[in-house]
Amino acid sequence: MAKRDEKAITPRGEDYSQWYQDIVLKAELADYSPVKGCMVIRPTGYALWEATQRALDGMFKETGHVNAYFPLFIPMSFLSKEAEHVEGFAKECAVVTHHRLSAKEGGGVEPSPDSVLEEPLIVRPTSETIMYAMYAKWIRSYRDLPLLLNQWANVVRWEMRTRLFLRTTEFLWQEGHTAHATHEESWEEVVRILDIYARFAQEWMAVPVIKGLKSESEKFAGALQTTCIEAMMQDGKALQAGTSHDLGQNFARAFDVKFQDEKGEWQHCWQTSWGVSTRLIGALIMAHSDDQGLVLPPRLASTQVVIVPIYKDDAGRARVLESAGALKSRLMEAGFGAVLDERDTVSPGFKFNEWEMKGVPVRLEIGPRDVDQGACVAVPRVPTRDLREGEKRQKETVPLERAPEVLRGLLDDIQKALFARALAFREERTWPVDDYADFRERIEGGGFFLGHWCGSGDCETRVKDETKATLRCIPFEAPAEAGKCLVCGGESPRRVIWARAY
RNA sequence: CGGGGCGUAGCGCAGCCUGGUAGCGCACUUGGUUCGGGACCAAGGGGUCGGAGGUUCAAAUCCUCUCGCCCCGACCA
Repeated sequence: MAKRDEKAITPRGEDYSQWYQDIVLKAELADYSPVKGCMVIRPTGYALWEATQRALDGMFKETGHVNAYFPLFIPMSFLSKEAEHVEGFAKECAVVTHHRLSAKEGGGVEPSPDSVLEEPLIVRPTSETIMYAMYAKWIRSYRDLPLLLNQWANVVRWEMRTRLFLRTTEFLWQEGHTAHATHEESWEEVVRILDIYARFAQEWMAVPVIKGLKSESEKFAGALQTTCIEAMMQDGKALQAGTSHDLGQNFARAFDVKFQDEKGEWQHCWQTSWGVSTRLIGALIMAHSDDQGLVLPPRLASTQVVIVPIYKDDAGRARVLESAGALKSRLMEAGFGAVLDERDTVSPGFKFNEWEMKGVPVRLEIGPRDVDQGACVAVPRVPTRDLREGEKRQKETVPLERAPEVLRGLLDDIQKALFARALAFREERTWPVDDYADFRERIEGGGFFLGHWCGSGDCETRVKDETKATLRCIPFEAPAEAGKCLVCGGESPRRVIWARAY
């Protein structure tokens, strides 16, 4: 039987990058666009983002946040009001300098020379500046606090090298920006949001993450401190999946965001900002997918189950489709995202492979034999238990009337199995390391390395230069443990995570 | 911006070294047999060989220039 594609795809092999792109393109999640560095998100990919939005938005609202929207364009001068901020973003800003085109000699158009903007506008790389300019107007009293806003938007960062979903010139994200009366309160917010991100990653995406603090060199430009969640991809590299920043009073001072407290004294607000982006979709793909294609966690899959009818002739087709249609209705009424693949132009085998490639968590096969006994055959995209001897795929015959409850259980099992598998994968590739030479050798194979660190930027830089690994985070949940810095031998209070990253 | 690779049918590629007027697989169309893991047989349709210039009787093939894409690196809340 001829395979559709000769080229093998290997999640953990040398062609990991190619494998990843193959999945994105073949599962029709996204495509390259005419604009270099930007991607087109296709309906199947966008559905994942919508599911992400729904889930996160629910959690934000539960904790008192509301959505708003601020302009795409930011006056150039705004960016430079906070010194570290401008330094961090100046190198990757798209700048709008004209507001009109005019016909060019010899055809075509060009920016009209007489339409130069008085002040150039930058396309937002993030919205701290434009939002806080408004916060300064809106906040007057401690009674106006806390201000808890979130915005779903696109941002542009002119990165030198891009990769579908993981780092694109334009990307979609959510950015929350809050203002508080005290540092205690704002820090609580930072942690509250980081917890939401971790919960979403683990409970919805089934991607285990480590919560921690960024080092001085890795923190957000303009923040006091940056917290993050870090995940491990199937090539052993780390991916920062979300950040939550303690901005202190840095931006409040730069933008004059002040309030009068109960005693009538003017104080600068304590602020936070936090965000996750479409990069999460990349994380999802890289964490779970396999050589068969995309693997989606049931909680995020818009199509949770596909019904594939099997028949030999027109009479059989009518009979099977009747049962299959009733089954689909029953499942949809029970709240599942169900699709019935009625196509008569491709074989069942073709459908099996195609839906597996698209990552649909469960397939239900229904053929004449099943109709006779009022049943169907359930096949999960990934096994939820160890396969028996000689068993290629986990299959289970299910009476039609029990299909919803069996499906419910199967989807739950898949969700759990994916998380367990990803967690085991990470734990198998996480090691304590105390010898720098040993570390330099083993980092080549990927993985997380727990090493002591004295806290100096010099040691951090040296590791980066010599191993291409970076300090991913100082984990919150790591036990205090005195030791010697991996690099310089200086005093260290706890182990931190070193890894190569995306 | 450096290093490497690639532009030939909708997709994936061969042909180039050694010039002779374009081919394979998939997809597509038609007919038939199939259909519980990517079906088979037969007959078809489809190409400015990325672009420009040069060499030559003759260029996908050789030379020069150019445009674009991908990978690695530099860069990256």
